[in-house]
Amino acid sequence: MKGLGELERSIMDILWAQSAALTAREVGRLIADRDLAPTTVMTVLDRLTRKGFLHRTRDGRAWRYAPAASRDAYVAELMLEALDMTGDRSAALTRFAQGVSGPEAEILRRALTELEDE
Amino acid sequence: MKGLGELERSIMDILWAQSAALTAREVGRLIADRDLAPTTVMTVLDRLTRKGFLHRTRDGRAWRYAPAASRDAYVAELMLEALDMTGDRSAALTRFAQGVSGPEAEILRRALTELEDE
DNA sequence: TGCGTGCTCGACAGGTCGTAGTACTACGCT
DNA sequence: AGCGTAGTACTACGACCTGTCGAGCACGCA
Repeated sequence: MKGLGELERSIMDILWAQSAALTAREVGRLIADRDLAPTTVMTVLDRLTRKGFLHRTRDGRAWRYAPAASRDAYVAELMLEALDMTGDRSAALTRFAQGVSGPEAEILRRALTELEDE
Repeated sequence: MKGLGELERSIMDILWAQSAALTAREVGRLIADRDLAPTTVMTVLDRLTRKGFLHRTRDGRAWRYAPAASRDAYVAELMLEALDMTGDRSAALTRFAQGVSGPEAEILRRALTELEDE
C-alpha cells in the first residue's frame, strides 16, 4: 500500500474528519497552523489522488477532494499488511493480542464474536 | 518505528529465520541469489544495527549480527503502530477483525481468551 | 480588461535505500 | 619478513519519495 508522509497524513486527517468533500483552498485553511503556500496543498492533494487515497470531483473550476476509503479501513489494511509480512501469522497475532490494552481486547473479542454469529 | 527497504527486509528475514547470530559473510552467502558485493551486505547490516533492528557482537575480527527483536514482535508492533494512527480505535479494530480470515480469527480469539484468564 | 482563483508542470532540497569502491588493519601461511 | 585474505570503516552516487514552491496558463466577474 505504501505509507504516507507527514504532511500527507495531516491532510488525510483533515479530510477524514470531514464529512463533505473539500477544495484545496478549504483544506489549506484548515491546516492554517503550518502556513503553506496554496500550491503546496494542491500538490499534495494531487499526489494523494494519484496514489489512490483520494477521489476528486469537479466543482466549477475547482476540484473537491474526498477520501477514497475511511480511516478505519486504511488502518485495518495497514494492520493486515503488517500481518502479511510474517511467516508465522499465528505467533504475530498472539503477540498483537497481548499488546492490545484491556478495553481494546474487549472490543476485539466482541467483533470476533459477532463474526462468528454470521 | 520506520519501515524497512526491500533488501533490508530480505536480510532481516534471513536473520529472523536463523537461531544463531551470523557474520556479514554468512548472510551474504545465504542471500546468494542476488549476487551482492560483500560491502553491500555489510552496509545494510550496519544500517539495520544503527536503526536498532539488529544487535552485533564481536567474534574475532568479525561482527556477528542477530535480530534485536523477533519478527513477531516487530509485526505486532507495526500493527499496534497502525492502530495508533486512528482516532477511533474501536472502529479500526472492528474492521481489522472483519478482515482477518476465519482460522486467524480463531487464533485471535484464543489468544484473547488466554489473556482474560490471566 | 485586469485581478483573483484555481489548475498543471516543473523544480529543488533533504532523506532513505540499494549498491558498491577504497583505504586501512590484523592474521596466518610460506 | 612478507603477502594474500578477511574484515572493517568511510565515502559515494543514483533513484525515488516527500515537503515545499514558483511560473505560467485559463476563466469569470467587476
